[in-house]
Amino acid sequence: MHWASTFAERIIAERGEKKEYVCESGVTPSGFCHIGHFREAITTSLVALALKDMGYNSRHIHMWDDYDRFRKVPSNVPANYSEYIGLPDYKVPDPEGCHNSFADHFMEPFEVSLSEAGMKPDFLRASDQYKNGIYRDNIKISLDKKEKLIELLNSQRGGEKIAADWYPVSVYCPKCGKDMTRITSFDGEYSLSYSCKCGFQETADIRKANYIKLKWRVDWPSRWAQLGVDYEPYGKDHGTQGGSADTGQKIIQEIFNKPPIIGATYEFVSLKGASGKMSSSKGNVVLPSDILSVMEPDVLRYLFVKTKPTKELKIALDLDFLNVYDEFDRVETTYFGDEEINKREKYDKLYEFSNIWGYNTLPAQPSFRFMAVLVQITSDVDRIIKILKKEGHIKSELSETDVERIKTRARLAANWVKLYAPDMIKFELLTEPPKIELSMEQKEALKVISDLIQGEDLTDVELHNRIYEIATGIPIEPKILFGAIYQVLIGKESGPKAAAFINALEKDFVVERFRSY
RNA sequence: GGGCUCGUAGCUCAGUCUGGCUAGAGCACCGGCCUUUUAAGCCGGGAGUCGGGGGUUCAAAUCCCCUCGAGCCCGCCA
Repeated sequence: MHWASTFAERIIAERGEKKEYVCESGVTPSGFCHIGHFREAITTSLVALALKDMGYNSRHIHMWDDYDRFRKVPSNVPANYSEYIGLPDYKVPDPEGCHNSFADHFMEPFEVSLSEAGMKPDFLRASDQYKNGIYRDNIKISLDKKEKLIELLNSQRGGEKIAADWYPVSVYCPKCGKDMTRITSFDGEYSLSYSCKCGFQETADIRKANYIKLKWRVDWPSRWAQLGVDYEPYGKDHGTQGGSADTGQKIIQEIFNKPPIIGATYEFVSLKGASGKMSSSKGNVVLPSDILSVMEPDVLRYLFVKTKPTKELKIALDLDFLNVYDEFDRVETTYFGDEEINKREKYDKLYEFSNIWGYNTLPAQPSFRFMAVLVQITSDVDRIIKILKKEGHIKSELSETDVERIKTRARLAANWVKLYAPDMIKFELLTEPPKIELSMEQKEALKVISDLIQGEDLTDVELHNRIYEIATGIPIEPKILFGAIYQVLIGKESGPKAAAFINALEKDFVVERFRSY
């Protein structure tokens, strides 16, 4: 059974039958939302999908923690932003001025990527929720049970204990907007007194003040309780024992009197070859949009669908990238093919959970590997399609979706070659014959090949075989002959599989080039 | 110090929850396919003490205990 379905079963079993199950993901938009945050969202989305797959209603909510305080200035932001420290993220201005706020600046591109990857969660903002007073009751409860909270949190804490004058809430000063406030007393009813560094002080009525926020450890379970969250995954930094997920589960039960949620720890995501945790300050963040610029969204989904959350996921952008694509195509073929039942069942959810286009027949599968060659020959999609047909990669009748996919892959392959392909597979067709000296045998062989291809159309295999025959006839070492072919075409000692490569090129161009020596 | 995850073929991993036929896949490798496939061929093949030890069981990669190794997390960074 697929891991997402296993979670779905557990949710139903432990939380009971419900009209609708709520699966939550959440991110603090205090910097770029990277591919690790993407895992948070897609892990949630897939479990919600698995619930639907089993015939239940589910909702994926994504919480933007834009009410968290602006804690430190990220490295890519002007240093004078230190003046905003203490404000909630949604009130900090966008350093580039293109969005309403600092938070929006990072939220918007992430939402776009989620959408491209087939996810449409309900996006909620913590700032809105607090402003609307959704957590007012929980604030009251938390203040009333302050001693119990301190006791509970202290029992989980190794080092320094929480002091008795601790409060489970912080106050964003209504005058300066920052949380540089110190709570001085709570009367046990509704009056909370505090003073701010800016000089402002008051006794606020917690039934009316909409600038009081629960502290993180309490905020999280409060939200679970309030929104009826059934499931939420979290990164392993939160999942550690005594961590916020752990104390959250205790708090929701002992303070808010609700059952624990189904939690799940997931491993980190990184680029193959990279090490360490991603962080914007280290400058090693990989954004979902980075991956989506070279990989189709269903293939990206496939990576997360097939990798259990507890497994570290290393995304390869080097040559292994091509293998992932091949693998995806195989899974797709198997899904639509008449393979033996067993194998199909195994692959079914893998593909179903990845496929966001709703394909119901096998779409065209232009090999990404070959596309990486073609896009270096031409940027003309029609010509690429012509070559793909001629080379037998795709059938002659194409649907609109087939053409769309080919266009997409061509665009992505071009990006991949430009951004990530190793030098070995990069080449450039030489517009003029390079000034090089070839041996008599090489010249002769090129001439014979040019005569051959001018005379008739050969398949890759035929041409390939003939090249070897020619080499034997001259005679010339195949290796030396291939060297000549690549040298005169792309100025390198090696290149794409010769026969398919030659067949993909304009015939006249090749003939003329081979004869110019 | 506390905790989590992982350790299965050369490499990347399935399989472990619900113990059961000769432990699988992809890649790599080797061999053959017309003396021949540089970055899309085809067919076949070898290969694993399932980290180690002990226990439970008719039966263990799978469950329990111990142990070794690797990686990672630990007061609002997924």
